[in-house]
Amino acid sequence: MHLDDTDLKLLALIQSDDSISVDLMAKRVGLSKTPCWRRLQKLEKAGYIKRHVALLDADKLELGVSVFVQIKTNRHDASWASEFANIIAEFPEIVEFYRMAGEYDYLMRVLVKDIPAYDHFYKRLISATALTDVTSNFAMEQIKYTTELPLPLNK
Amino acid sequence: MHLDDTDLKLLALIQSDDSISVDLMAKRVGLSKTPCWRRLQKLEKAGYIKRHVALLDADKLELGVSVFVQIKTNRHDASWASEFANIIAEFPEIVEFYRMAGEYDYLMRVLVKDIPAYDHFYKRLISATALTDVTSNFAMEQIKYTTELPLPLNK
DNA sequence: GTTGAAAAGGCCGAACC
DNA sequence: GGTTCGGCCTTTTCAAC
Repeated sequence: MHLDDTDLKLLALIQSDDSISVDLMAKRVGLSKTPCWRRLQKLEKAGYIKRHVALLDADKLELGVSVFVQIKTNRHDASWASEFANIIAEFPEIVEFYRMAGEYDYLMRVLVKDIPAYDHFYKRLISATALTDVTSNFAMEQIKYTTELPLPLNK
Repeated sequence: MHLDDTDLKLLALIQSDDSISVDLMAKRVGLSKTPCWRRLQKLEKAGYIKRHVALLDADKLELGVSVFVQIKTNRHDASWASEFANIIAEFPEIVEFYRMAGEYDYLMRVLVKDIPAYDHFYKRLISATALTDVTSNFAMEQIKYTTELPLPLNK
């Protein structure tokens, strides 16, 4: 499926603000209501739009501490990897999880209230998985965070 | 402001799926329509809900490669830090940016299409900032990614 | 907290150019 | 791609309990 410039504009718009009406979106991208709505349906069905969510204020909810955890392992078989992925899915504190190239095998971002909360998480994690090499790096400040993908627009 | 259990349930609900009607949300959290709507307004105004967005499919849009960039600097004054933050805000490829404790001063996640695209980004970044020590770590696979905060619910 | 209802506006699709 | 026109659903507010 091919996306034209208007499709990309629409995607850029809704990934930035999904609370406006179809009518307003239409005006912003230079369409009228019906064709705009048809494009949104098409993009939704084609899977370009994964979900509609509300983003909450982590600081207000006392979840302002991000910890980046680097992990090395000596297990590299597929069955262990999928079992590991299942365990990670069960921890809501793990908000991101990547298989890495380079020195460390995995990298995760863990969201917690404070250092004691991280310690509590850490103990539960290592007892659930038996990992060899785990290095924790604390973020002091989140300076930027966005869910907006860098779409090829402003060229 | 104090949040009760119903507030937390509502927040958990809308950060997972913001496309359902107020009526349905009300049923899910055990309220009727009107008080549910009032709570949502209250949470919005109090700033617990930051924004409503659509999450797009990064793979489909050819932005499937995450690169974690660790940065060291010898500048530690406030004016340089704020100038640096402004530059980072201008790069849409930088989707996350943290000031870190430990060996490296900053960590960023950069979203690009492929390695050449990262190289292009990298050149623009260092020409815009003049950084001393920059280490790039490539993610081979994104195993988990969620915008949902780990709210204290399922206790 | 509840129900019920009414006004306003958005959604959705058909039918047309 | 554009318009217009409905019926329907949701949102939002209000009264009454």
